[in-house]
Amino acid sequence: MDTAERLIESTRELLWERGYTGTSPKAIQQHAGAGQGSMYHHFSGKPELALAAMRRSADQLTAQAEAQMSGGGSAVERVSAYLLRERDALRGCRVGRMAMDPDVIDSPELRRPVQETFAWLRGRLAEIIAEGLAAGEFDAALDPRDTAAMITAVVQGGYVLARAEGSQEPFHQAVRGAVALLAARSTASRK
Amino acid sequence: MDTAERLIESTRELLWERGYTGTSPKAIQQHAGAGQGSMYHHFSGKPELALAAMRRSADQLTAQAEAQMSGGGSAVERVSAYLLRERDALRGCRVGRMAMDPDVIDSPELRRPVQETFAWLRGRLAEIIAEGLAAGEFDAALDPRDTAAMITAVVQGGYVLARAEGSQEPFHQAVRGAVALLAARSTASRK
DNA sequence: GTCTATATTTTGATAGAC
DNA sequence: GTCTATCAAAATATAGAC
Repeated sequence: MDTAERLIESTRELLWERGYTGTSPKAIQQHAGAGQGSMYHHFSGKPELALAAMRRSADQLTAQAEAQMSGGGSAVERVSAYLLRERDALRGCRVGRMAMDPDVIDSPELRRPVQETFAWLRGRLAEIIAEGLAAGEFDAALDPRDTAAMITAVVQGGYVLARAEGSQEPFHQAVRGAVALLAARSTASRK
Repeated sequence: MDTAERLIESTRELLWERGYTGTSPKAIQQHAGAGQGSMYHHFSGKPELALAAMRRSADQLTAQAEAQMSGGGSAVERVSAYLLRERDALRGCRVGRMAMDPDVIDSPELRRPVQETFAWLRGRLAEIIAEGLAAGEFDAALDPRDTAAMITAVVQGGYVLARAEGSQEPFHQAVRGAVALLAARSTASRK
């Protein structure tokens, strides 16, 4: 792994753990085993490096979610596969974490990958739910976009609860709660 | 409003906007119109001041939520009253925001008000849902604690979506999605 | 209680040698 | 490409006068 690569990966880890404001160039350099000069040779500064790191994390999240949601099965099964996938709830979401950082949100450039990630995620989930609806899998009153936003929010909010409690349990409860409500609304559950 | 009071209120605002790491003693002093000596006379330092601010925000959140959830009506109505209350989704939650800050989460003292707030919130919602269940308002398979965690998570996650998008809309979608799923499971919806 | 002075460390970078 | 100065500003206090 070359230096630029190590800098990006180190930034990804530190942004995840400490956020944008809490991550200093010095900390990145030490984590990457690179000197000052080296970092400023490859990147113009902290914002550019953070942007590269965030873009990569956004791509990773998107690819992973797509893989989980495109496994076969009914709409409920595919949404549940996304919701129930194993996660380290105490670490939270690499991308979602950035949304709470004002330095990120106030910069159009830095916010873009975050915005795009969640816009895509909500859209993709809405698609799947719409497919389930078209297949008669859900009762027709279910709104695909509202439901998709709810699912995305449960995961992000679950991380907040887990970190507040210092335990993964509230995350799992939240996700189970969502899956149960969704499953109850699917045709399969009506005998 | 005396100096100590202004310092606490200023800290509450800055913690909300910038988080713990992003809030400096100097910024607090300027916002409060107080000098260094004054701040360090009333508080031992940033952690103690932040603790006072966070405790107050936690109490405020709890009191507000209790007021919303104890208005009359069915369980679904009371939960919906909490979910649908007006909020500035782009600003997020004063308490939940702290959960993403490692300096807060890694300190048992600073984490406590955050932990207690969400433990109470989940517990209170679970109670209401259990009451609705006992009244035959929901179908019996609904788990009160899972559902309560889901509701709490939707609100916190809704803030993430709103900030990512730069718009309140995803927050409202998420909340509507949750309310719709809950209402659909209530006895009232079955004709 | 409040103010000013001082101090240490960190932040986020630039300059220039190798 | 990488390294070692160097730097101005901010973060987080402490000391002591008033």
